[in-house]
Amino acid sequence: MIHFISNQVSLLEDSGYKANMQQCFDYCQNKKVLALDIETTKKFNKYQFEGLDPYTSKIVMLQIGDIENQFIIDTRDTDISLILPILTNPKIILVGHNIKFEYKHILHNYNIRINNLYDTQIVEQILYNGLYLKNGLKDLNERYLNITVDKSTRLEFLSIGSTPFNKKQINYGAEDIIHPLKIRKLQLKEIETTNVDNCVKLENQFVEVLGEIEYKGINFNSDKWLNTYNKNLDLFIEQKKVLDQFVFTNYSKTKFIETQMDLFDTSLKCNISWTSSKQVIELFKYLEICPKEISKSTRKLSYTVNAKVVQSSLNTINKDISNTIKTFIQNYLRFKELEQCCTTFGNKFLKHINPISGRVHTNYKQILSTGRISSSGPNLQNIPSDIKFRQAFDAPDKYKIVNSDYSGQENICLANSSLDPDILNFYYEGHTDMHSYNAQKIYVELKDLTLTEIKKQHPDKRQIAKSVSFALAYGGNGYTISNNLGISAEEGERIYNSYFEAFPKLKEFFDKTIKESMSRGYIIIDEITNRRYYFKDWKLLNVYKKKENWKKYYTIKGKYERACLNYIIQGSAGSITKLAAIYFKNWILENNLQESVYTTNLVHDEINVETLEIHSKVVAKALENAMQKAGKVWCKTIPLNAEAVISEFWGH
DNA sequence: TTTCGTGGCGCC
DNA sequence: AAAAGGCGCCACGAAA
Repeated sequence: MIHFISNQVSLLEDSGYKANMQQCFDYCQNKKVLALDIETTKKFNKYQFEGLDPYTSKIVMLQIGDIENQFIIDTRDTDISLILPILTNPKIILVGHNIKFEYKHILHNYNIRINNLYDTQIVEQILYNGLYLKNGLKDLNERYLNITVDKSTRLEFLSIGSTPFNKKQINYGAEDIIHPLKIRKLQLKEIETTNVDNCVKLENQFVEVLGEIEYKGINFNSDKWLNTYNKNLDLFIEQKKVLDQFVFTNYSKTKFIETQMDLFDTSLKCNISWTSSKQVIELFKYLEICPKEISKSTRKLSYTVNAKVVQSSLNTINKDISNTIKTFIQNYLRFKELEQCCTTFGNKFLKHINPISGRVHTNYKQILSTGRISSSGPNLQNIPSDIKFRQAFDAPDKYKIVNSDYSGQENICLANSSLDPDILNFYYEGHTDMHSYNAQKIYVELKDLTLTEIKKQHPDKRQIAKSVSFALAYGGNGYTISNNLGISAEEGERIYNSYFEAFPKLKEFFDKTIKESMSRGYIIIDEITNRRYYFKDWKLLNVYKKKENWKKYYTIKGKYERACLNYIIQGSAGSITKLAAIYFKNWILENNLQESVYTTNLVHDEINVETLEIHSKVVAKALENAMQKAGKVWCKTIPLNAEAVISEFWGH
């Protein structure tokens, strides 16, 4: 039954029952599970963010209730403070679809933090990870409840202003309470049968963490950022001139130069757009220097201007090319570097500064296929690690940045899950240089050297070991090694074999993981959360096998086998960081520091925090504790450590 | 004019 | 028979 709470009187008779906040409170206060939803509208009509961003939007409707009774509150004319204790009551589960949205808006408007959340969208992503099913509320309504809902009503709220709600809008509001609750009941059964209860708990708690980070945002110093940009831009423009000049001087009679036929100007101009890889390839072909690479999408060998490939071709194949061309290639590589500094990390980045908060608010995607998170609008997980960019994320007045990352997170995870004695031994002996250790295993001649000696005397072999262990952890083989390092297939194979001869239990663990996952049809990413990744085309594998379509069969099989290894490594690491962020958030709340300590960014194995300077030492300690405590849940043999650094800006 | 796929590259 | 994992954003250029 719908209960409409508003000062509007005309709609009361036919759209539900008149109710007031006291009745809403009385009904909701003793419930164990309630659903919560809000509708928002533009607040200012002049900012790009308006409608969804909490700072530039306002809540027009708040819906709360259960399957039997739904209270639809017109927040434009009704004070909801009476029910705020219900929203923060830790004994009441609040259900919503993408409830991070409600978290942010309610924090902004009522300065309270909803908790004990259950997000039907997040749970759906856990239950069907890898199957790429759509997970909007509309899609779940169809899948679980077999009903079609017209979601166009939602858009009406964005520009509703002060117009009274109509019957359709009120019904829509009520449905968004009823449906998630019904879906949850069905999801709970699936959670039980697939044994992912821990994963669901972790992710539902993590919703609050992301809501908090996204809402608070990160401090951003646009002066510092623009200073870097302007320097880069000057260099970029200069570099373009250098490239033009090269063509102009050496290839004036080619198609790369055209005559400019202005009224007053008949000069010659280089017509290559240097930012176009296609056009640069044309020039490279003409110069007979264009390297090739197997395209990731078409899997065919094609021309490329990929910096690494161009660089290595410069070093190896074309020993006979002239110095002029070599210099040109160096200049081109420098140009590309500067290009990205001026585009992706250039002045346009400032559009992400929120007009109200003055800070940068990213959006996280909470569950990727591995269990990691991603960041967008802007992506705060791929800011160049160079200090000249990261210094722009600095501490506000009276604040400090506390930055902590796990040391060797993925390696430690792998050590703990494989329990390979030689890897364990590395840690037991207190070593830290895994690459030198691996080099020793690969090259018999390094047997009697210490790790320090290897690092100093054989940096080349250490570098190879680094690239080898990286490749193998992601499912590469001898072929991969030979391909990457430009060495013979035999040598690649030899390195592959000696690596796994050195770590036989690791090989056993890899083989077992692949075998079990491939026979089940899904990966169990870790034993703590039991997070699953389903192979979407698993059944197709048998079809291709029967048809003897070996190309497709091995392509898919290989992809899945590599995922088996990579996902368990990335995924358990991802979950650890999530739990650490939850612990740290809880610490902030327990100490009532939410107004002076903010988590500002998560970058896979790293947690960034802004804190009032007076708290910085205790915050650094608490952050380390949270991260180490989370590490212990997964890493029971070799501990996973984190070290916090206090500084003026990100990256000290 | 907008949309979309691709190549390329930043991060872990 | 393929051949290192996970992301998001930029510019380009073809298609719509």
